[in-house]
Amino acid sequence: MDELLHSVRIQINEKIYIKDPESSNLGKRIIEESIIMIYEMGFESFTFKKLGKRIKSNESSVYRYFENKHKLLLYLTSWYWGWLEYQLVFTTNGMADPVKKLKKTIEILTKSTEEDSAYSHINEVFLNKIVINENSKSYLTQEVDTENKDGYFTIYQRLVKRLSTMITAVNNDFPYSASLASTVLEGSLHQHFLKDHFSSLTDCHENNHPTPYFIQLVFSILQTTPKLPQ
Amino acid sequence: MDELLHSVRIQINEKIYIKDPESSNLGKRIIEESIIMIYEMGFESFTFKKLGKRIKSNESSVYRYFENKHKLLLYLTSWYWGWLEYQLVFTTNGMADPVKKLKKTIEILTKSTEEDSAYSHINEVFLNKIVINENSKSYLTQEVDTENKDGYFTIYQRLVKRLSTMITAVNNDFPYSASLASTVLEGSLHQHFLKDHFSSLTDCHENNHPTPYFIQLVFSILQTTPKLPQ
DNA sequence: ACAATGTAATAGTAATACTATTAACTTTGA
DNA sequence: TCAAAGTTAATAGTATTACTATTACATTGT
Repeated sequence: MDELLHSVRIQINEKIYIKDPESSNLGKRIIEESIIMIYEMGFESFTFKKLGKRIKSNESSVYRYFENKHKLLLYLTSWYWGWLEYQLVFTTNGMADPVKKLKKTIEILTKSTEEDSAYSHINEVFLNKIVINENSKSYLTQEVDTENKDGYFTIYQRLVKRLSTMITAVNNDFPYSASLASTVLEGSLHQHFLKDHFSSLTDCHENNHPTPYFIQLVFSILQTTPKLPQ
Repeated sequence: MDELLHSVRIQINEKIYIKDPESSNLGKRIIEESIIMIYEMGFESFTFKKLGKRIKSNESSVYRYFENKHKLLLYLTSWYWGWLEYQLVFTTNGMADPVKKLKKTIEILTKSTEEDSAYSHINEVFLNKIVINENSKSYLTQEVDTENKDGYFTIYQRLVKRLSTMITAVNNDFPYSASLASTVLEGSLHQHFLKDHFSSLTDCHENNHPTPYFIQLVFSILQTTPKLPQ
């Protein structure tokens, strides 16, 4: 990543945490170790008790930072989407050609994640795997509407809207820019998951990432109105 | 639905249940009421204890049928996909034109669900909502690979393959038939969810279902190779 | 009639999410 | 300088949930 991005701080909705984990050493260790643990054992098996043991503190200390483990998941996924957004905005900022810009955007949003040295306590590769496996659990809940009103999903929504806007910039008459944008973002996570667990349900594999598929998908629908039978 | 479908029994992998819920009155009530309860309170809040109370039996009776609530969810989602598959196969069976057949298939797979009187103890409209909200939780687990080996997801996989085959029948040179098929099935659930909870992230709403969007998406990519910059 | 099988009830255990309270440090300001 | 105030961490819980072991009752087929 570029030097300029080094000092950028990902802003998370303050309602998601009780005490900002970036504000203390223990907080950073909570983030660092929870990413590793959720990556290793999955969100269901992960508990604050286990985390407390691992950071050589205890359960209740973690509760000073996050109300419950669901909020911690919201923090992690928000951070991930915010981090992706920075990369996107930074990389495509000066691009004039809307087609090139959209192509670059899809590349950034669908590729496999690489380590970013700017955030030493966060393993972005593990975090990407967490998002692939757990992201939908962050909003497939009974509380989704109230949490949405509280702005817990704003970063993700902003990212979809950015993509949607770029789609419109390429074809202003296309009526499904929001649906296409959300399909690409969610679909990318899904294809990555299938590649790891249901290889027969995807054409993506180790040396064939989802990126070219989604590029073809998006630009086909933007360049054609298909012929259909009655 | 057509008369012929009335007596068709949806076949579920026998490893998913301990005792076949179709084999007894209590079993059918377990299915019937669990659908209503999960629809009403969500999968997280749903417990066998609450279900036992509701069916005027108790917790342990339910454990005679399902090992745990995750297995019950697998049963319900499997039933749903099996039910969809029957509708698909029955409706498109005699169709000769691959384009018309694919179009009809996408319509069936992406439309909103209507009540099916053939299965009196199953509310298909509620079940469809459950699938929209909970389906991904059935496979986003640590146990996905072993459960997959045990064939817990075969019906869903067969459905994706049917769609994939129909895509290939329209354009034999298209290299992403499996990815496109899985994108449509999962994407349809996602668009239905967004329509209910994140309306700004989709162009689908009450009087504009995902169906025309997905038809345009699929036939565009099958009819065009888009032009891209270098 | 009665054994075999199916169904239900009781009464638990273990693990998890979460909380109340106290103890120990840090900071700050006169 | 040093005690008060504020911050952070540790201890020791409770309530709920998922799940199980055991026993009792009901139904069915020969």
